[in-house]
Amino acid sequence: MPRNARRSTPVIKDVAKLAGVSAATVSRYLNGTANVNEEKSERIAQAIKLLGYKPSIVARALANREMDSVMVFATDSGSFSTNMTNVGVERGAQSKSYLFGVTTLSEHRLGDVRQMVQMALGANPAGVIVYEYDRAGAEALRYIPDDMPLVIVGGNVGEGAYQVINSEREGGRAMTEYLLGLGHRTVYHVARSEGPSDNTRTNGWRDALTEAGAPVPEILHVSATDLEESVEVGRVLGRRSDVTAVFAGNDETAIAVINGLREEGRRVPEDVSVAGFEDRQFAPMWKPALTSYRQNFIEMGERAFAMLYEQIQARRAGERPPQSRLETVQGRMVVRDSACAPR
Amino acid sequence: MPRNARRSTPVIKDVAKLAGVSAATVSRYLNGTANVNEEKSERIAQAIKLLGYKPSIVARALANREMDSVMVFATDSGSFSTNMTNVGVERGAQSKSYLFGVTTLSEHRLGDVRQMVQMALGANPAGVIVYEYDRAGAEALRYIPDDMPLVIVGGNVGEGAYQVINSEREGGRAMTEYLLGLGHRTVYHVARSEGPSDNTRTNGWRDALTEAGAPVPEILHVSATDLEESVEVGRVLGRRSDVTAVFAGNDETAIAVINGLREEGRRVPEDVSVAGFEDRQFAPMWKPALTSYRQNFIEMGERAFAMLYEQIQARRAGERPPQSRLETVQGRMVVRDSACAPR
DNA sequence: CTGAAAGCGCTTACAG
DNA sequence: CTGAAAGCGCTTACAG
Repeated sequence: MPRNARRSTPVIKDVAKLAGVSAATVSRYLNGTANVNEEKSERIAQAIKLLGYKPSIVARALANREMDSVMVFATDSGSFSTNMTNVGVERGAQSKSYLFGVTTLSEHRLGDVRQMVQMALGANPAGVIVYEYDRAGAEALRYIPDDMPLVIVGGNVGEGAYQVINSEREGGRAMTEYLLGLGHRTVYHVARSEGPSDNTRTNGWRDALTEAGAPVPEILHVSATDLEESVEVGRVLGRRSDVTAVFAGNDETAIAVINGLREEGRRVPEDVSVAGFEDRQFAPMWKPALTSYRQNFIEMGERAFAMLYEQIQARRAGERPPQSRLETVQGRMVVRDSACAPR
Repeated sequence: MPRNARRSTPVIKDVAKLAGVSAATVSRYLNGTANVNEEKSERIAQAIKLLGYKPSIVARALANREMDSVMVFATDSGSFSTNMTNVGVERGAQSKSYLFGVTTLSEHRLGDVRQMVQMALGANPAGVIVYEYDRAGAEALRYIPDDMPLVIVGGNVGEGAYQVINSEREGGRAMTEYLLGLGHRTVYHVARSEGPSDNTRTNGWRDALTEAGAPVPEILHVSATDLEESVEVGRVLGRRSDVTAVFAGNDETAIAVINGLREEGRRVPEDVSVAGFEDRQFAPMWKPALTSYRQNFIEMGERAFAMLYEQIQARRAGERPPQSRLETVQGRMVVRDSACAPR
């Protein structure tokens, strides 16, 4: 149990005294807000090293009315997409020595959102990132001051001045076009619940169908947590000889649907093609290896932070905010064996 | 783009003025550090509501030398266990209106650990939780002051005064005993890299074998990111007629091993039983449905926060710290179809 | 029970 | 270029 670190951390005054200058000068040295005499600079540097001084980010935050930190507002904390996006944001934050915090909103307690946002804002983050994958994200936006650097991840195009979205819709479309291109008459869709945004796999699926002039079947809705529902949907689909291709909301759903299909004696992909989404680690291991679509959530997070950081810097420098913009992080088709031309 | 929230958030002085009392009294009212006159209390309550006042947690942190926040130090930010544990900690933090931050350490840059810890500590968290699943966690411990409330998640028993560990080792042992109980002569083990702690699946596996007097085969090591390695190990194992049971380091590895085994013409479970670990969502969907072991990481996180919170409260109340202790969060066997008695 | 004052550790006009 | 002073928004002895 090696717990060394001595208490009574040194403060700026200690450094100043040791270096023989004022605290103000140390502060200027630290922040580069004014040139300080070279010789003094060196003495300060020495003192800092000797004392192991680290500025208190809290005191700095109080003086600046702003903390070197980024707060993300997310929902659905256990999900793959949220976690991976967090990894990206944190990576960015770390590269700039920013603290990283996350506060998880609940879709079920929309009434609490205001309070949670205000609490989080009480920590004076330099900026916030909200994942607008659902209703709670949209609600959070209402309580964020206009002048607070903000970037929205997900959501509808044009929802915010600074936004990074993934290619959900494009992915859904690409997958459906791929299936159609294989020769299927139409593509069935098993959907997990999606947010209120338009940028969804489901919309992409519908786009592709509509454009191709293919019939648009009723959507089959399933729960994200109970895969048995997906298995059941697979059985239902399996009893209908007209279904030859299905696009599942994600990889887990895809394998569950395949299981249901097989229970009804349908072969995959010979009788019916099934595609997933997300390209999870197990996808290539499945038999048949799952055709899927891979998103890059980590990159989304990194881009979101970079975009936020630009705003923060501009703001601190008293410059006008950067050009508002929207970045789209591309995903890509991963073609494997679970889909083929109809026999 | 509904961004309402007005700027110039009210401060304690505003509330005081409106209520006709001093700021000190408002502070006392807020913190319950002294009884305040009932009538004044009501006026203060009114003023707070009217103004929508929220205390600045930064100012409070500076005055108290402590922020209502918890910082977790983790490694391996993308992993299932880390994410789920975070979910639990955050849940606990939220229930106490604590801010939740995480700083991810890198196993590859052990030299940076000190700096990262100090930076995070600069935010004056009320307490920290470190996930000691590896070397970086152990390193972080060195820079945490003795008097800082701390709980360790994972690690070796006795590593910290306050600790919550999971039943990794017990799980490994339970799984191996189960396999042995089925009648297998011994159990092969395919291991992903594990931390320096003793509380590992691999050790549990060895325990069970040793106790049963069964031979202890060489461990097969595989990468966590490249499942192809596991497939290859499956092939190797498949060529050896003496292997009838294998315990894989986790579910992904298990399915990959099964694939390799099948390539060599071995049937699962008829010819060789294979068990996974972690019980991921896809486990029951696999054919055969995977026998696995389920850990409750969320609960670990919740317990860790609760344990930390107790320390924080005691400390603030000037009481002696709570009895040091170790909590173990139990996991459980999930028996399905991928293992059976040898034929 | 309550107010005036000092202090938490920084930053930043204001002078010089 | 640099120091003394005031201020960021709270909390908490110290008096009363």
